[in-house]
Amino acid sequence: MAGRDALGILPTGAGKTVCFQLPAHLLPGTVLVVSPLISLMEDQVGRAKAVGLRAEVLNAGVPESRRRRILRDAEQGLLQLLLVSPERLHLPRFSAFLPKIPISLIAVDEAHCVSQWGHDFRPAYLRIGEVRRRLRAPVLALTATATGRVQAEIEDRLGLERPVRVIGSFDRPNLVWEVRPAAGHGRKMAEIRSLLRRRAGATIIYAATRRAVEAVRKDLAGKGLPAIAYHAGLPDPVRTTVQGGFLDDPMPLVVATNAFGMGIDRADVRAVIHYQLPGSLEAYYQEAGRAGRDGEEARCIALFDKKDRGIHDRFAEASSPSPKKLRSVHRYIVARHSVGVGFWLQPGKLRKTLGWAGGAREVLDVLKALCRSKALAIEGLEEAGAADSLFVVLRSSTLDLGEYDLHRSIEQAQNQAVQEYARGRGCRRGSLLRYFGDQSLRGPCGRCDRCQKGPGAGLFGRRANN
DNA sequence: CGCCTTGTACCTAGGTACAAGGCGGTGCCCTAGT
Repeated sequence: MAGRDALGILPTGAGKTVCFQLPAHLLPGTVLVVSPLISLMEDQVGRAKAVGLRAEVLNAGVPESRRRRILRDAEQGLLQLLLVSPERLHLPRFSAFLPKIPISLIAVDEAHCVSQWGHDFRPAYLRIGEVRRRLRAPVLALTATATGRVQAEIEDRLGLERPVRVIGSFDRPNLVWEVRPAAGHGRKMAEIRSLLRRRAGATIIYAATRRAVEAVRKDLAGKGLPAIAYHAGLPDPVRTTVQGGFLDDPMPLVVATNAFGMGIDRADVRAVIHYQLPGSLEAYYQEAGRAGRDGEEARCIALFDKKDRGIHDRFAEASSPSPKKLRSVHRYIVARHSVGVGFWLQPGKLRKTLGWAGGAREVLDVLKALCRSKALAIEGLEEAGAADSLFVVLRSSTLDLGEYDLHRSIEQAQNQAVQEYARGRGCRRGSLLRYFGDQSLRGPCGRCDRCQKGPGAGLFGRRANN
């Protein structure tokens, strides 16, 4: 409200929404909210309208005629709240229109996406800072989950200047943490079935791949435990139905990939079970943290198999291949082509020339990384297959991998931190809180499987054997 | 890294056994063609 940049790290239910609704109500002009998902935007618009705000959302699903009307209203200062994706900020038409809107505040919701998705999956997140510099409006970054490093990265990437920092506690005292060693599908399913036998309410089971989601669902169905599968490979109408059912059903059981996440707003989830752990403790804390938002006791149980790490190592390798590979491909191209002159290249052939084992997709991964590092420009690379010819332009004969290297090592460290959490001998809660920079818990929490006492013990019968 | 599928050798014809290779998560965008 005073025009300063701000960073808010606030747990669910602490009032993140009011942090941009209130300025939208009180400040002249429009609060621009950057949000990662269309479903979130629509939810937010509904809630804003319900409290009497003039709010609109702009995305590809909004018909052209309506889009024009929204922009006209925005230009005349008639909108208090406007919600858009980070991608929209950089579309030429919208970007050119932005300065005409009297923007009083830019709010970046789910700001951890800057760090989590910006580097590869959704690069538009890394470019929000450019918009901020053009518009000269204060920025408010909001999220529930960010380590000290992620907080610093959010501030840096968004270009926050001397921000007001409001860092809430990460502790969720009503959550009971547990890790059960379980190697292989059979043992994991036995654990899950035993947990579900005393199911107390809405339950989410997370798995790392779509195939695993399907395998878990099928196994449960065969044992008379009907569960609903959810992942991004399902048709949109099905996904909508599953989300709706999860909110309406008195005791839903959903098996999902990480696609089932932000925007899933059911307060009385009683248990979140991880069939496989995710690739970072940030992701784990977000997913498990969907339990017990009502403040009542809820359980977060991870089934641990050291072999599960492989998939996340692979994901990390795909999004950040080794600098050695990047240099090797870059050197090959620099030796044969000039900067600015386009040429055709087949990833499959290059793989053979370089003598790399495995598939040509490694070459594709490397080319994508080189494009992100601004060493190459390639049209249509996202959709390309290994056999396609790509039209490549060399943009730089030198390769600066400073930041790239840093991001790569961070991904590896995150993967490692998950292992350490699962194998750790100390209090689970303490280890999670310390990871997020919260030193407030001293001594055992008394409620996780390592502390083995207190109200959490024996809630569902069996205890883990360490 | 670890899985699942596909391909090949086996040696006597349809299984088994093992090697090679492919593939795995997350969403916004908008255009062309129905």
